[in-house]
Amino acid sequence: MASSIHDLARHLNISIGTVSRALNGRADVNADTRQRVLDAAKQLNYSPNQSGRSLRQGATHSIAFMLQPHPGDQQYGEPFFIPFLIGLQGRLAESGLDLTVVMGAPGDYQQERLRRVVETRRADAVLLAWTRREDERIDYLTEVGFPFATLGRSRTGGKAYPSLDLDFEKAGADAVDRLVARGHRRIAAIRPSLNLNFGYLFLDGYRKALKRHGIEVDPALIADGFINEAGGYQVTPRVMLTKNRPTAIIFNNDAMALGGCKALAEMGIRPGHDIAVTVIVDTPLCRYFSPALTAFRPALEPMGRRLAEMLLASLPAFAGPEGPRIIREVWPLELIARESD
Amino acid sequence: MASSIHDLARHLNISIGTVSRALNGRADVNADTRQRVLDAAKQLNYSPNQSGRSLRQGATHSIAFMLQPHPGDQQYGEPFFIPFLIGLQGRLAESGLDLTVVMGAPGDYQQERLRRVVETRRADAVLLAWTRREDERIDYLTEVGFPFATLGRSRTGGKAYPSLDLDFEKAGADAVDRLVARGHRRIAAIRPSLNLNFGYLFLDGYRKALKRHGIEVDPALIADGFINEAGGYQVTPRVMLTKNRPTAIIFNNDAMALGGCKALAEMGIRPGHDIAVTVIVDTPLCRYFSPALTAFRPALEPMGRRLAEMLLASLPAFAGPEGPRIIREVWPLELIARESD
DNA sequence: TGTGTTCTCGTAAACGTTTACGGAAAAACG
DNA sequence: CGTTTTTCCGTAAACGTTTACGAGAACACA
Repeated sequence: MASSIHDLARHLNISIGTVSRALNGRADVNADTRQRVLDAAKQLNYSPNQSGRSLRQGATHSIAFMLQPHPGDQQYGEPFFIPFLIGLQGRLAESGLDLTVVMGAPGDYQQERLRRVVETRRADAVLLAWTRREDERIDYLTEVGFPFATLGRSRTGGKAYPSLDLDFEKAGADAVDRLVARGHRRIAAIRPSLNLNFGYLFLDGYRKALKRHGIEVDPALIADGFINEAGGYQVTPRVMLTKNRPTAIIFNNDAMALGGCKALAEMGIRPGHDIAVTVIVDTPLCRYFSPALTAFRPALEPMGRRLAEMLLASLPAFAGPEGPRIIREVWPLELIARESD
Repeated sequence: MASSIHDLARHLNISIGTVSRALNGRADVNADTRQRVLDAAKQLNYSPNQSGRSLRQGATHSIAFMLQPHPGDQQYGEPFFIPFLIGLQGRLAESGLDLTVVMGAPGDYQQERLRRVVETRRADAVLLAWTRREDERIDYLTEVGFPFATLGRSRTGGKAYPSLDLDFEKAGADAVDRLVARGHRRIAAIRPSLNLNFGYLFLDGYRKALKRHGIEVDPALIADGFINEAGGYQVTPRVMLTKNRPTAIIFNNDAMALGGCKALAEMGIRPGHDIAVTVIVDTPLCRYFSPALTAFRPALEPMGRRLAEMLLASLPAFAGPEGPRIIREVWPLELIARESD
């Protein structure tokens, strides 16, 4: 069934060494011989056994993507990641790499899973999704010298590693700018309570923009909540019950925004009429919600492609002739104006 | 860094054979020796090299999940699959298996991808998502004798294979029953045009239920469209412009329903008031749409777990002592009544 | 004591590759 | 024609496991 390099060698009456060299495009093999090997390979339907290659080369030809579902996410489904995965897997496949997805149980920090992946050498590199401000996974990986890249930046790690992030700071500032231009002065900000780094970036942008407009930052208008619908539902009333009600809310997460809107509806407050609502990361949910939520949209599929590319560029085995490079990029979010502000 | 079985052997002054047997729990090793090996393994932080095991055993310890993004799906994101993946990966991990996801480019039938996975022996088995009525992937896999299981049934394949499907037929019938009970007689059905099997099952249920109620099946009320929002948008007017307008539409897909509702809105027809709308597979989008769409909900995460389990049960290496079994299951969809009907 | 059985372990081959090394043949050069 | 270089290929080791086989030691039994 599966023909090996030995079958080819026997069939052509040459040695397996020559077959291997021919297949791998090495210089020291006669052009004619190479062609015969290639033909035979096609004819016998040969394709190399991955385990054999991996063992010999000490490389698994696969990349592990550590996806961390947020708690309570079963029903919600992280619409973020499928387009991202499409880009990621597509680019990796072009370089002959598999994509292994590893999902921690919702809630745990997947440090244990990560160790297992690294120690059993199940992947040549890992990709971390949504870094935290201080991220022990990054510490661990740099410590053991395992190659990785991250979706999102982090304060952790003296050593450089490739990372692709969204410009949450600018999005936060843009959101404020837009609301101020529309006459708002009391603007609330709601973000996830886990120490996800993008929450901090968002808040930085929010604060800076307010100051730039000469508006004092009111701590009562800033709230953290669980990063899901229940979190938004729970925390939104807190900012609404301050003595000076905000006239606008910026949510740092779509699920929280949906929960927040539910809370607003129960208070008889209508987004788009009585209050302006802006969401920092757009998902299809924002578009179909009523009123449709104004949101900042990432280019998910290209991001997946690009992060794969950046990771590859950092690996000696895949880097170009100039050698491995550490690339870090921050991508813009595009404002999609809809009805909620 | 990575300690091998040789390191353990040298450290304990025994042979690698004994170490391996001790680690793998074989009977022919002294209890005391085994304990010493286990201790040393922990102390030296040993974990077996996967490539080595794979090569020797002819098994990769990983399962490939073939996910087929529908065309035009970049923005939409298949919210279906993340919870499903959580269940799937969770169960596989419990048996020490990796999950490799392979996504074809949207639109292609991924036959080529599948061949590659099989021929390079990159996985011990594959999981097919959303079978078609006649599915060449199933033909291929049975022909080459490669283990697999499917999400969804198919007419293809004399040989048995594990499959987990949703009861689209019953859901279609239930949807009709409910609408008839509410006074509807002219009920349209809109389903995807690809020969996805669930589209046929749905239509079977729809037809049978209509007949049971003594309602003639009107072909003008049945339409196929592209399985995305644009498809629903495009095809919905077709059923609405028949001389006897339907008073209800059942959509076989959430994205098509959303596109359909857009078309309805442009015609001034309001779901929940002027027309009843039911969706067969619920996603978060249905819940947040306005009006919230009545839909039939699957138990995604348990489905993922269960399908993993069924696949494992069919593999000799993982089946219980009674030997491998082929399990086929059809799971119910739960009606979530909302505002649109 | 002799024979057979059971326990325990070491030896070595095998899985399918890649690659360092060396050597024979061919080509180039004087 | 002799010497050097180049071209091409075979040999064999190595990657880290698992496992069939056999052998020595301990034990049981008559």
